[in-house]
Amino acid sequence: MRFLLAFRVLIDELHAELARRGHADMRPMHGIVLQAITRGGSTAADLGRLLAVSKQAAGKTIDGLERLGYVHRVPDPHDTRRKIVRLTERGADSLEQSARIFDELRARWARELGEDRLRALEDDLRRMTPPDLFRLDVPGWFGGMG
Amino acid sequence: MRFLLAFRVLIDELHAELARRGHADMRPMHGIVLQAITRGGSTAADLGRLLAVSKQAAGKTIDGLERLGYVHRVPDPHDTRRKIVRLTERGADSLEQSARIFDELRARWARELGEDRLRALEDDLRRMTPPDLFRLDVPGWFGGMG
DNA sequence: CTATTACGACAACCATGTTGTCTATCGTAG
DNA sequence: CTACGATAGACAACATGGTTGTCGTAATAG
Repeated sequence: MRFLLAFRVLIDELHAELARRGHADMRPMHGIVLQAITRGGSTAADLGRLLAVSKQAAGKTIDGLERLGYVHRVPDPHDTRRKIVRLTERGADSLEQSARIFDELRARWARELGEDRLRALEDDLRRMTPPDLFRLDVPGWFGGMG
Repeated sequence: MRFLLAFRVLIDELHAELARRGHADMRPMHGIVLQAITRGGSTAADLGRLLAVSKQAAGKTIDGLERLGYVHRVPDPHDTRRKIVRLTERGADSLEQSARIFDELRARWARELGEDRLRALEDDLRRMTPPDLFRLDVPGWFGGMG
């Protein structure tokens, strides 16, 4: 299964470059979570639903991201139970850098394979995969329990 | 990145079918480990080297596989320190079934995309990824520590 | 024979996921 | 307005999988 390897190679290159640009403590997971937060995962419970994990797991992940300074929690004025998760400046910067690096990596693939082949590859993958993109349970899915 | 999603879709379909054929307790990791064992991962230390994890981690994984009845350990007559890991009949069967299901899944992709496109996709991926295929540290790599 | 290397086991620890329980708060049905 | 069900988040206990470190024992190199 080359797909995992391809993913891994890309993500490794992304994070190597990200480290050079000041985000050495980012992990592959973090990027996914940060993106999910910008797409509506405003609280731990929301994030859990979005990423198909329990709210507890989402909460722990947010803890980690908060420790690293990529997000912070602010109380929701309309609902004292909720704590809204927001990207810090550092968190937003990491997403910007990631997007930029992704573009560069794609350009490299285009140079290597040709724009036509790459576009065909992307089309084929889109065709064979479901549209719902976010899933965080990779560690548990890959290894975990039944 | 669609690659992870494509991998995930395929692996999920593989394991759904595998479950129907009597291997419901297999996890994605297990298949990789079993394959690695047939490719020379005869002991915990070997396996660790092959999969780029510590021998302790490999040992724990073998423990799990042994509990599930996919492998068993036999003492090495030439080296009393070593314990050779062997696939049980059940373990070998799971690999056979997996190979068969993979062929079926590839055939489905070929019907969907056309044999030419699929072959092009495979060529392109091979071109863009390193040849070394085995890597077990996915959970730790994806989420784990820095 | 001795010194180094290597194997496997054990322990402590971190990261991630799970379920279950608890309190506080929201929202709505009555 | 009150009471009850649903929800947010915190905490605890546990399983998996990864790490490093230590240790006893066995193979091997000098």
